[in-house]
Amino acid sequence: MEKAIKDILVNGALKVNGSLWVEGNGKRFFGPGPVELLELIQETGSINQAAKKMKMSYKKAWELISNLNHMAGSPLVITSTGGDNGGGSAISEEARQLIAYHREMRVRFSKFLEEETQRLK
Amino acid sequence: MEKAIKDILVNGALKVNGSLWVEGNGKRFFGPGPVELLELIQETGSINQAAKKMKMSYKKAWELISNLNHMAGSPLVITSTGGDNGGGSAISEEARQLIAYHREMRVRFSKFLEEETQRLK
DNA sequence: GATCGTTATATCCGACAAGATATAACGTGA
DNA sequence: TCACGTTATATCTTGTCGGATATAACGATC
Repeated sequence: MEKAIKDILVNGALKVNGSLWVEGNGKRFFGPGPVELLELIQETGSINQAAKKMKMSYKKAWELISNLNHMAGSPLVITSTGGDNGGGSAISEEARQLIAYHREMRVRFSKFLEEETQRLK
Repeated sequence: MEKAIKDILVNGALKVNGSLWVEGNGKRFFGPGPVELLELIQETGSINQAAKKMKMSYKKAWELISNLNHMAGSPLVITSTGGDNGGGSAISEEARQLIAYHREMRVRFSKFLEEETQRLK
């Protein structure tokens, strides 16, 4: 009898997993990392705090946002320096749409992965 | 009117893309790289030549295979040193099954990505 | 104008990854 | 016994990425 895929691996707990992102012109544009960061910026109102919550360096967060803003037609993160509380950041309507879309997409992806995992058994 | 996602990006050519792999105990076990390598080993009968065709160093290929063989219950690549043509490698029946499975999975995944890309528009 | 916390940016440094190189072991066939 | 092409493995170097650090600019509030 033919072996099931799951019997090929030593230890059980076999699972299909993956990653999903949006590309523009073949370059990765919007993946799980940015989504989380944007969500946290929305929540905290600050790139700094958002980065800290993700345990990401400010530098990396800033570069990421800079890329996003450059690739997108209109900025996804709107920043202001100085002022009331030293400044802060907010996300644009476009960013909210992207987040919402990505979230829905992930739900469908989870289902897909679930189904694929079932097939292994 | 609400902007379509595709209008958020500067340049068109928007696309959903992703990557898929099999995990054992949370550790990545079998992704696109290994699949291609195994296929080339099957084709060429040699780790060396397979690695060259992928423009991968022999070292990396060997480490990859070593991992695979350790994670799997039975070796996926069977090697022999010395002899007729200096030695060579072949892939096991289990490896062939994994490849076949992964290929089918990728077909379904492509379809999924296609559908998701449609939704952007 | 001093203070504050943030954005914005440059520079330096260390760790890790990846490649390059070297070499041993192997077994068949000439 | 030697040559050959491959597997197997260790070691060294190099390049890249990320983190750490430093500092300027900013503008509301006091």
